[in-house]
Amino acid sequence: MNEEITIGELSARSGVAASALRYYEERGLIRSLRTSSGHRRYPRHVLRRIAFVVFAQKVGLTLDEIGAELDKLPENRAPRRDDWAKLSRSWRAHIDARITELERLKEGLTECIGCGCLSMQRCRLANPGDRAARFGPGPRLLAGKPG
Amino acid sequence: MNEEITIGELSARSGVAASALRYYEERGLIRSLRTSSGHRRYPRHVLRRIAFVVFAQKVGLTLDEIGAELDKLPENRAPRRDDWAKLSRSWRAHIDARITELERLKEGLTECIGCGCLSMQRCRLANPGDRAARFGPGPRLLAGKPG
DNA sequence: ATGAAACTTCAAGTACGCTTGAAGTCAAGG
DNA sequence: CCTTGACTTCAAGCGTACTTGAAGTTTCAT
Repeated sequence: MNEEITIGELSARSGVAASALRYYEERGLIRSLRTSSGHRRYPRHVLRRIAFVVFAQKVGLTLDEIGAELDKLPENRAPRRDDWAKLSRSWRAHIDARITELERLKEGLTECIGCGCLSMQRCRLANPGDRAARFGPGPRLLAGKPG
Repeated sequence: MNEEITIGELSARSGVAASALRYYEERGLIRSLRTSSGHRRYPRHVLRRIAFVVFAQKVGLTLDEIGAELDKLPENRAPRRDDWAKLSRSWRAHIDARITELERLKEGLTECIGCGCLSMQRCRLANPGDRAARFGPGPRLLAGKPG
């Protein structure tokens, strides 16, 4: 059994396209060893790292945010279960915040439709926090951001 | 009191940039009348339409989806409260679905961290639905999509 | 030894939801 | 009348998260 796997194998096992894996590496989310000829070789434990990335994306984190989280893992040794557990706690807060926001939207939706106030400014729901108002260009957040 | 307002005024009242309003018009989400010289004039009730767009975006709908919703409004008369109410019911389902998904993620997160199975394939949470797996290029959904 | 499959880098393309800038027109106050 | 600000169109740019393609190299099975 090989200790290290190729990018093709990693892609197959993770379900993440090889091009995406290269992109993650470029972004600093994962690292690879290289053979003498320049081909990437991955230690198996990067699978967990990738799993983390995939999960965290579903939760709504950007790759930058995910990178910041991953940077909290210990550098000098393989991350253990409790290392991952520590990371995961922060997304729970993220998930909870997002759920709360959605519930607020839902509730307010009912309220506003009920009172007929579905108009800007007047309605306390149209703006508060204004999470979708980002800085500069680019697509607005689909999911909103935690404060 | 003017019955119709300029794009600048609409922008100020809605909090949405004029460039975005033009973009919405280009995308067919709103319409404008024109003065003889070509300047846009908006009937006041477009404010509601814009409010709807802003809300729906926060909920996680794309502009295309929002457009599809808006197309359900009656063409020949000004939309009434119950028209809006009808539309809003569909997002409630959307919101609920999204909340459910987040809760599933949260629950599974705990579970997976607990059992140490945070790895692809093995874990029933890594893939199910695979909502983030879109077709073709472009950014993946931050929020996931309803079925 | 050879041909296919897998790998490499680098540049450019893609979808979304806009913004920004150029170049020009229109409206309103002094 | 003239300037200032608001408006017009059109093209290009931006940030995110990648994919695709070109052009070349390496690995591997036959």
